[in-house]
Amino acid sequence: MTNDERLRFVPAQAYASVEDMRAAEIEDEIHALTTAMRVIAQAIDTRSKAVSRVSGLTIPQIVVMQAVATRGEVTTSLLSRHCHLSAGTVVSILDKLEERGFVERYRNAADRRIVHTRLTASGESALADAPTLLPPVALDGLARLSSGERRAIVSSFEAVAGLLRADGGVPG
Amino acid sequence: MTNDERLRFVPAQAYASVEDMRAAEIEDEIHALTTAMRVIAQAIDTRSKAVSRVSGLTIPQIVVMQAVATRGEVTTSLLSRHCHLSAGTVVSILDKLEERGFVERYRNAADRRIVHTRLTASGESALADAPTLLPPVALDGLARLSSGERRAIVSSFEAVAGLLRADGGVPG
DNA sequence: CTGTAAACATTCGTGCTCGAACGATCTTCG
DNA sequence: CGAAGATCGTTCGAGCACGAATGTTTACAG
Repeated sequence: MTNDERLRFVPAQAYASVEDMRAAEIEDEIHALTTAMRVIAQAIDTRSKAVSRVSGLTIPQIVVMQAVATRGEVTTSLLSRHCHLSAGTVVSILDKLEERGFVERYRNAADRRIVHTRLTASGESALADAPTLLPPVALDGLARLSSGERRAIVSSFEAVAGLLRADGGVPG
Repeated sequence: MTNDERLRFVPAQAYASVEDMRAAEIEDEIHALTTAMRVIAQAIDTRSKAVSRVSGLTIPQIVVMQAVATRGEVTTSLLSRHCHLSAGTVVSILDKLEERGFVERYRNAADRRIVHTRLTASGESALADAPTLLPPVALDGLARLSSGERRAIVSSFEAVAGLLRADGGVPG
């Protein structure tokens, strides 16, 4: 369903130069990369809905709770950096979690701008019962790969993340 | 800001068996992978806002318009499969594009359930003026890599996409 | 024919996500 | 002390995204 536009089959002589050929190849790879990104993003959304149906928690909610659990009493801005979400997004997720009694928020006595968040007992048990972020099928598949393949995947994702993180939001 | 939890430094003797050590290593890799996914997802959202500020089109809107452009007169369901978006999402994007006069929709005469979409003239020019989906910094960085590194990245993303696509939505 | 099933697009409800704008609080400097 | 500026969290508006439910249309069975 998606690989029909890769069947262009253009002979090398059609390119004016080796540079053009290389540019076209890179363009194809960029297209394949962005397509794969879309598939992954869609799969994560689907997984989030499935997780929510059985556990009552969405993936972003679990991510935030995990960060709260490992860091103890965190500020909102630290949570924002650690989860790679904007401050506004974190607040809206914390609102829902607090409403259900999974976390508590309270202001710092010394600096009353700062808000700390900690897990409640019911939050801890809900987090302990939460399913994995990636679907089991994918975890199995990853575990079945060779160590080298897994490392290549991880470093590829980190490389792309590094390239994208290095963007100031200036378009072209 | 993100690599502080990788400094655990547990000696090999702490593991009960080689299997445990391997499992812990895989777990670390899974964590690194999901973190990178979050960074990428966040960067894509940021890029979408930046693109929208200068072009008036968001990334999903551009993706849909590109699919319409390359496929000619597409049905909604074909668009949904080609862009890896649910049908409902495609409809909401098409609503906005039609409202601005970038696309036209009309029902098939033979089968009146089917709705076709085609680009208008202003849609074509808007699409031609649209910036790249990935930020220029990232495109430069990718182009600067060796051919082998780029291929490794593309195949890594496609491998993960394949693993995630193979999920029926059943949680664990 | 007629009623049932399937396919297609749409609407609806909920949640995530961002940036911009805002108010509250603290710090710094005159 | 008091004003200017920085920092922190929150609120707001717009858009994306999913699945479920809905309505319309076609296909098929009897």
